[in-house]
Amino acid sequence: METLTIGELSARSGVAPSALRFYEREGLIHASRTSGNQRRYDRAELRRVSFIKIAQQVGVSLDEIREALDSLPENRTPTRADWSRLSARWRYRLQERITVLERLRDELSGCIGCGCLSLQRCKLANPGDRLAAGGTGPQRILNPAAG
Amino acid sequence: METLTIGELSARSGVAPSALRFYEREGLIHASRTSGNQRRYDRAELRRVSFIKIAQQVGVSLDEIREALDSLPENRTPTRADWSRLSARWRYRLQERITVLERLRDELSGCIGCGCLSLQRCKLANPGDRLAAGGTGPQRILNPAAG
DNA sequence: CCTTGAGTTGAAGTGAACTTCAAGTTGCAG
DNA sequence: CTGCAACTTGAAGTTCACTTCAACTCAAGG
Repeated sequence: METLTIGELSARSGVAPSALRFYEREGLIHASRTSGNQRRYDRAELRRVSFIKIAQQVGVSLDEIREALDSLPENRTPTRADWSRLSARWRYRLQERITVLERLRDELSGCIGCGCLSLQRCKLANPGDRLAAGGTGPQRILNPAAG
Repeated sequence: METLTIGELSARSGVAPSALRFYEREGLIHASRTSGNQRRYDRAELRRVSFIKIAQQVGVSLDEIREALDSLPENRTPTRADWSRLSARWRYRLQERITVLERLRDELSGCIGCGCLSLQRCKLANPGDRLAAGGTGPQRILNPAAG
């Protein structure tokens, strides 16, 4: 049991076989073939699939995920250091996303809790109204850059 | 300027006019009409649109958002209390989502930082391996119920 | 009045992320 | 060696959340 069949990888990763084939077509994961043309996955592919699932949770597109995975070495199985490097980048994005949601939650307790929900007046529009320049919508909440 | 045109609502909410029409078709927002059949939005609709944007950030489908909005009174403009009640429910969902992402971030520092990334062994698979019963994938991370 | 930008419609198109289907092949347990 | 679950393929279908289009009407400033 050095390698996994598509069914096994599916069972262990929780990703449907059809999705795994799709990921392969899209260049996100790789498989070797048996003499009879069936896919066999190196155990290392499990990590790639895990990474894909995690990145999706953060709200990243498959295109971006592929880009990230492409930065892993092609000619050898990625090492701890490889994954570490990759995950550091994503930890940052994750934190960014968490910050947005926390801000959302806090405003939901305050601004929206008070009933205004416009998110433009109230606490959000601070005295100088600096955010108004940013244009439309609940800037500070939905756009991390407008902090 | 008691009411807003679709262009004005779009500018203030940051949602494209086509999206606003789409939301109306889907029953998420409402508009009255001028004698010439143009939409005019009550200012209160701005709150609905804000709510929609926020809920989408949390990863909620328009179907679910409609359900939530349907719980608002139909015959009168929602009060502070109405929005407060609604937002309390969503604050909870938001918190749930934040917790998932925080767990993800922490494991990304530990488990993935060490290079294993399988999320099944390592810290995640605790001694008793209680999670194994849950089946596939990084259960404790991706599924809030498996806490 | 006239122009022009903003608005109207239904239908069709888009892109992301898959799933389903049909028709056939492979791998392994008995 | 047989039977059957698991695998293969490309093409087409699905869902979500919109956007685009074409052909048209409306609203308001000069």
